[in-house]
Amino acid sequence: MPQSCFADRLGDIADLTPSERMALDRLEERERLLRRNMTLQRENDRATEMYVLRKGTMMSSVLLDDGSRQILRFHFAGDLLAVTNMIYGDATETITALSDCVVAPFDRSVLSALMLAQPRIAALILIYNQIERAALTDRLAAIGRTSAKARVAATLVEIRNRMKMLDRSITSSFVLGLTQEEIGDATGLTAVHVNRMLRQLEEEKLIVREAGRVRFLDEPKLMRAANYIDRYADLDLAWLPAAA
Amino acid sequence: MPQSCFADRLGDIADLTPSERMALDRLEERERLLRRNMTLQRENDRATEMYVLRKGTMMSSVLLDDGSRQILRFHFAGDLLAVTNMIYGDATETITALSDCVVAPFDRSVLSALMLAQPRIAALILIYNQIERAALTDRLAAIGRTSAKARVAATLVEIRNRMKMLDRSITSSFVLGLTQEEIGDATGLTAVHVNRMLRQLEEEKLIVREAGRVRFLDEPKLMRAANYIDRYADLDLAWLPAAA
DNA sequence: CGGCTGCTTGAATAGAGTCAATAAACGTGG
DNA sequence: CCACGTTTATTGACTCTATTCAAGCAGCCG
Repeated sequence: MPQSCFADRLGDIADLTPSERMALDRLEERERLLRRNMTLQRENDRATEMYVLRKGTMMSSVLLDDGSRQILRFHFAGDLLAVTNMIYGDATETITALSDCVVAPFDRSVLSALMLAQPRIAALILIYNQIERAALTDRLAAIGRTSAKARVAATLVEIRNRMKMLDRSITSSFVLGLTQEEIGDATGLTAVHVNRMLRQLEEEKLIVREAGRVRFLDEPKLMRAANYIDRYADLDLAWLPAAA
Repeated sequence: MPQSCFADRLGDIADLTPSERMALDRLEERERLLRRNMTLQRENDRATEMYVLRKGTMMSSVLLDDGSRQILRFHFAGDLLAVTNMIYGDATETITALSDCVVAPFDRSVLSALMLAQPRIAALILIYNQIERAALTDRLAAIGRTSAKARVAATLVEIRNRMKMLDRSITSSFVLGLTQEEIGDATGLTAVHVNRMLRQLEEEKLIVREAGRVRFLDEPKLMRAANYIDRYADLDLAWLPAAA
C-alpha cells in the first residue's frame, strides 16, 4: 500500500510524527476504483462511510426538486470526502467521479477513534474544515453577488489552482475536465450561458481554448475578473503545537 | 459569571462531564456588549480572537469590490463566531450585531489548548462545523438554483427555526429583526425585489406581516416553497463515545 | 457508419435589477 | 411628548442579464 494521501495533505501544514502517520495510514487500508461519471454515494442514501480521495477529480452535488443540480465542491487528491456522513445517517450530497479515480473508504468510527487518540490530528482536520468553509463562503458570495462572467472565470481559476497544488508543472495551460454543463451547475448558470461567457473571456483575450485545454493568456486580469481568493494560502498556524 | 452558552449548545448533542464544562467556562470569562449595527470585526482587519455569542443575533458578511454585500450566515446565542480567525491572520468576514448582543471573546490559543486537552470537545466542535457546512451548502444551492420567492421563504423559515431552538415559546409568529435589504443581501437579491416577494408570499396567504412581526399562515406550504432542510435535526451521533 | 454527447449560435422570453418617487416608521434631541 | 431627519418600506415603469427554445455542428465510441 502506498503512503497515505491524507497524511501528505496534512503534512503540507504541519510536521507529523511517525505515530501520527501510522494512525493516518489506517484510513487508507482499502481502495476502490471509480470510472468517470460513476457515483460514490447518492444523496439521501444511507451512508456511514467516509473516503480519502487518493487519485483523480470528483465533485459533490445536490439535486433540487425541479430537477436542476447544484455542484457544491470539486475534490482533488488528498481531500476527505463525505465528512457530513459523520453526523447524518443519510448522505447529504451526491459524490461523482469527474475522472477515473481511486478512493479509500473507511468507517466513520475509525475517524472518531483517530480524533480522540490523536488530538493534534483532530486540530488539523478542523483547520481543513475552516479552509473549506472559507472557500464555500467565497463561492456563496460569488453566486449571490457577482456576474456570470466572474463566476465562470472563478471556476477556471479555482480548478487550475487546485491542480497546481498537486502538480507544480501545471502553469497557465491545463485540462479543465469539466463540461460546460458542469461549469453551469457549479456557478448557478445554464450551459448555454456558460458557453457565451467562455467565448467572451476568449474575445477579451483572457483565455484561449485549445482541444480540451484552457490556457490563461492574461492571468492578472483574469484573477481580477474572477475575484478569486486562494484559501489554501496565507495560513497563520503559529499557535499549532509542534509534533510531540 | 453565568454558565457557558457554548457548553449549553454542546450539551444539546452530548452529555458533558463537569471537567469538560469547567474547561468550556474558560472561553466565556470575559464579556463585551454590542449595540445593534455595531461591528465586532471588519473583513481584512487583523484578528486573532474568537467569540461565543451569548445573547442576541448577529450576521457575518463580505463586501465585494462593486460595493455589494453578501451575508454569509446569521448567528444566534451559543454560536461560535469568527472561527476562521483560527487559521488566517486577517478576518475573512465582517461580523455585525443585528440586535443588542453580548459576546465573550477569547484568544485562539485558548481554543487550541482546549481541543488538545479535551478531545471529545474537539469532536463536538467538528460536529457543529459539519452542521454549519451542510447549512451553508443548502444556501449555496438555494442561491444558485432556486427562485427569488423560495430564497426569501427559506430565509424566513431558517430564522424562525433557529429562534425556536432557543425559545420553545416561539411558534408561527416572531420578530424577524431584519430589514428587507438584509434579506436581500442574504439571498442575493435587491431589497426592492425582496419586497415584491414578501408581498407575493402574503398574497398567496403563506404569511402575514404585522408591525415588525411575521406570522406563518400555512407552514407546510411555506416549507415546501422554501425547500428548507433543518440541519440541526436528525443527527446520528451513536458513534460518539459517552462522557468518561 | 450511426448514435450519443457536448458545443455553438440565434431569437424570443422572463425574471430580477435599476431608477425614481412617495409613504411610513423610527430615533433623537429639544 | 412632539418635531424633524433618517432609515426603511412600497410601488410603478423601464432595462438588462440570463434563460428558454431551437437548430445545426463536431467529435467520439462502439
